[in-house]
Amino acid sequence: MERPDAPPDVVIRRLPLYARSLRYLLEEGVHSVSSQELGERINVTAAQIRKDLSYFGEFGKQGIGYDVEKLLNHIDHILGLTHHWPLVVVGVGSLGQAIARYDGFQTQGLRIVGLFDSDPDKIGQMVDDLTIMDYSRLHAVISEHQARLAVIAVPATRAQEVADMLIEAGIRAILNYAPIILQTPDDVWVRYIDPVAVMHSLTYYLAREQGGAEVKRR
Amino acid sequence: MERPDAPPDVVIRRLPLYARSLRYLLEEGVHSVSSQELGERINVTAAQIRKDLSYFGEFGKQGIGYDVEKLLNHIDHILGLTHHWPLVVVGVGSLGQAIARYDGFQTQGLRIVGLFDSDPDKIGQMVDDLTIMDYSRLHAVISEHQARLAVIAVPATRAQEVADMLIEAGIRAILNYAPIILQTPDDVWVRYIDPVAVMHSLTYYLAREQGGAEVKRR
DNA sequence: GGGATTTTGTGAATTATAGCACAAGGTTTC
DNA sequence: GAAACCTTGTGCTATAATTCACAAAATCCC
Ligand SMILES: NC(=O)c1ccc[n+]([C@@H]2O[C@H](COP(=O)([O-])OP(=O)(O)OC[C@H]3O[C@@H](n4cnc5c(N)ncnc54)[C@H](O)[C@@H]3O)[C@@H](O)[C@H]2O)c1
Ligand SMILES: NC(=O)c1ccc[n+]([C@@H]2O[C@H](COP(=O)([O-])OP(=O)(O)OC[C@H]3O[C@@H](n4cnc5c(N)ncnc54)[C@H](O)[C@@H]3O)[C@@H](O)[C@H]2O)c1
Repeated sequence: MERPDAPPDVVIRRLPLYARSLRYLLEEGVHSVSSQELGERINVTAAQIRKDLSYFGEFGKQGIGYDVEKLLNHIDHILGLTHHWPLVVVGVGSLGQAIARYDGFQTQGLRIVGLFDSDPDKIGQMVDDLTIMDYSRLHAVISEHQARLAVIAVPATRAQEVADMLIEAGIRAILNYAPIILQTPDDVWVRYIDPVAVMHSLTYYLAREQGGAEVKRR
Repeated sequence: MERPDAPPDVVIRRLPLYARSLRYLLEEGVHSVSSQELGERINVTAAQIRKDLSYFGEFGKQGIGYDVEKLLNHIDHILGLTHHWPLVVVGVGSLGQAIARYDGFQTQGLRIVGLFDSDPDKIGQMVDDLTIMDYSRLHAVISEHQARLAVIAVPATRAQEVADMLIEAGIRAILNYAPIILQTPDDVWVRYIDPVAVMHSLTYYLAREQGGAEVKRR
């Protein structure tokens, strides 16, 4: 009775997009937006936005739309972005470095509290203001900062063992860049970023487009 | 009548995962695999794998399963991975460099034929064996190599104009790392990689897990 | 103040996706 | 060679996600 229906994961994955678009609108000095207008910016139907938001409450005004700042605050609350989330990055190769230097994390409610690598030559090096550390410090750093988020950016062959260690150390959600599916306990969340797989899904359509009439869907 | 049902995009997006898993199996020297076994490796149900493949033909043997190499070849054909696809990368900052250096593209049917940046200091620099080029060469390079794939790794504020230029130059599919939704013609495919949005969907669940019993879905 | 206009929130309808379950066909065992 | 076993491909069913469409506010305009 208390929670009639947990919002589906598809909805949760769209909320950050709404939030980001609202942030841009706020920067542009826009104070009010309709589901229609918001939808056009991010290629989502107005009905979908309204339905999604309705899982969490009523944030709009009929005839008017949504107050940009208020709606953004609501979504940030829903997503838990009222404070910064500590996270660790394992694997500081070229991708790990790009992630470490990326200010998009720091400015959006995420704070990297540890960089880890297994290469003795890398340990002790700095990336911006962070020192690359040895595994021996993993447990301590995660405990100290109460980190529950991690990014894996090691070679695919090492990703599973790294995941096991992270989970052992208290990590509960992982963003995995290594091109391999991780086996994890049910109470650990894993998401994947896999540009090659994305590219391969695109080559499918390009290969088919050569001559005929094509219809695009999503 | 000719094409009874175009395979849905969800299916197309799973095929590269099947292909990759089959590649790993091949490396491990495994010759035959059932939908059950394959599914366990990549957390997909056996029925789903069989259903997905059935859009394209019958590749298995009852009682046995699938010949790993044969199925891989079939999927590679379906995805158009029988030859290398030329692609250009625009924006060679820390992320663009990680992409340029990443051998995962080169070894998986993709070939970077051009790196472009607007920063005069960067133009002329080399990343591995590729030279960072000026926009003036964009059209020529895309035409010369018949590239139809592009990666955008410029700041969000520049991404739309870059996309417009790429499309103008003949690009038909874009992988966009910039955190902004692109407006493009209907015959251009766009996919997004957005680690911050992914992280924010994870903080949602972490924020909720604090004390209560939680149920995980997907 | 009232009629025209806008836009929300949401049940109901529709469409899309996933899973079940089983006949058919193949292998293994003895 | 026949019984036991395994696994595919798929029609059907079940579940999930999206879209429709409209009553209910809220505003605007004269
Ligand atoms: N570079 C990209 O654009 C890109 C894109 C998508 C995915 N990926 C994937 O991300 C991962 C990293 O890619 P990269 O290009 O940075 O590779 P890289 O080789 O440059 O870096 C890998 C790093 O991981 C470290 N490492 C290896 N084993 C480790 C272990 N057990 N524990 C901790 N650190 C370990 C290495 O010392 C190295 O610093 C790979 O799995 C790759 O497939 C890379
Ligand atoms: N670094 C990451 O891990 C990461 C992850 C996800 C997304 N992103 C996004 O990817 C993009 C690039 O990130 P980054 O960290 O490499 O940033 P960066 O600032 O290091 O690099 C951006 C590069 O784009 C170039 N550039 C700017 N305007 C351009 C234009 N009009 N045409 C061509 N080149 C142009 C700049 O000269 C620079 O070299 C950003 O949108 C960022 O939000 C980065």
